Amino acid sequence: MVVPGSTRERILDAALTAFGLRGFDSTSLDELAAQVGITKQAILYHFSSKQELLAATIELAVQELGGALSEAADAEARGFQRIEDLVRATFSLAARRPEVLGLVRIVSRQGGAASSKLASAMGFMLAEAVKFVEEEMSAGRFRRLEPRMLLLAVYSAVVGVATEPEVMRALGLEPDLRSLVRARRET
Amino acid sequence: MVVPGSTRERILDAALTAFGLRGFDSTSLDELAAQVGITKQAILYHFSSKQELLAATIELAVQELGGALSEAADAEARGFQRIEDLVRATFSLAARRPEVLGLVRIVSRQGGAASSKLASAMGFMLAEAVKFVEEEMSAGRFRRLEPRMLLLAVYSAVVGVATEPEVMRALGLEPDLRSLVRARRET
DNA sequence: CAGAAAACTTACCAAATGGTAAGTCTATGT
DNA sequence: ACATAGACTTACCATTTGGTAAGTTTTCTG
Repeated sequence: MVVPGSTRERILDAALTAFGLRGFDSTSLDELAAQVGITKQAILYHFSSKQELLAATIELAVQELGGALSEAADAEARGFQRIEDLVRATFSLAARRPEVLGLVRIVSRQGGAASSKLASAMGFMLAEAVKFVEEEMSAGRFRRLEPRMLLLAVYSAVVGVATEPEVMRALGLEPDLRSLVRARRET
Repeated sequence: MVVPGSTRERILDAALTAFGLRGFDSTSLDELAAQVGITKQAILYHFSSKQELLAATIELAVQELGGALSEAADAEARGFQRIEDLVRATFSLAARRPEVLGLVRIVSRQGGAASSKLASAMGFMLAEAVKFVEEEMSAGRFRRLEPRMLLLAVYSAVVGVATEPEVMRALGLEPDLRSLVRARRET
């Protein structure tokens, strides 16, 4: 995929992919720079440190995730259909850009300042989702479970499916878009 | 937790924890050595390279995982109860030693030689699980789904719940043993 | 007890990494 | 035409990293 945009955008894009798929510590600035076709110092010109690059990358990922979800959320669908839409949107994003969810996972494990930033950024989304699931449960449309635990399980399953191609291969599955869509159907 | 055993065992134990919770690249040999109370070169005396230490650590993790699962597997329980037992065993391990499943995840993402070793080590377990789930489906005890996809989702959910305390905290949950057990019940 | 092997430690080292300083090139506004 | 600022690059640098070489202490064994 050729990314024409500005240098800053290309750096962010490469960083999102690398951080999301390979990890933060495992990605060096030199490596990243070579991928974009510039020098490491050019990166440090746009972002004063690696940590700040991570912060900006997180912001981008949150934007993309939020965008993908809100697109599906503001439909006037109700009840089960709406959850279906949300799950579909998540899987779609996971299939097209697994690095976005991968970054979320990596950062959430890393802890620290970056993590809390992401946590607060996703906070309202999560809170809304929890509220929604609770409503659906009181309405009797779902079994009565601990809603947050349910969400956590769903989140883990989606992110896991999206970010573990090796495991899929070990299971004898091809980690392509079609099987992901099929998996979504079966959820 | 004080680990008296031999130096080699203490190194392996510390490596399993560090690799599983913080990642392979993010853990330096010096750091590891300081934790054990020896020098980095003592580690390199027992394990000729960091990669080999990882390999040995993986072996240990596979042993622990296999042990925990086979304990629950050779019960004469049938059908749903047996799956229940397996899931319970996995969650129990996840609660007591999250680093074991964390290592599995980390390695499976890392790919390469270490990954394929783990994959083949877990291969028979996975194959058996797939076969079992298929049987249960033909017997009509489960809904008819793609069995491997179901397994992947379950695996992801379990590993995810086990290895993402930050996310749990973001959801306002305490990542302790009790809530994990509760989560298991609700699955 | 001698001595050899095992289990380390102290000294290094080359490469990689994040980051700084200073220079170059190019566009742009005056 | 020219200074100024933006967008870089070339040169360095200190620290960290995995790893080697050579010594030192401990433990086992004949």
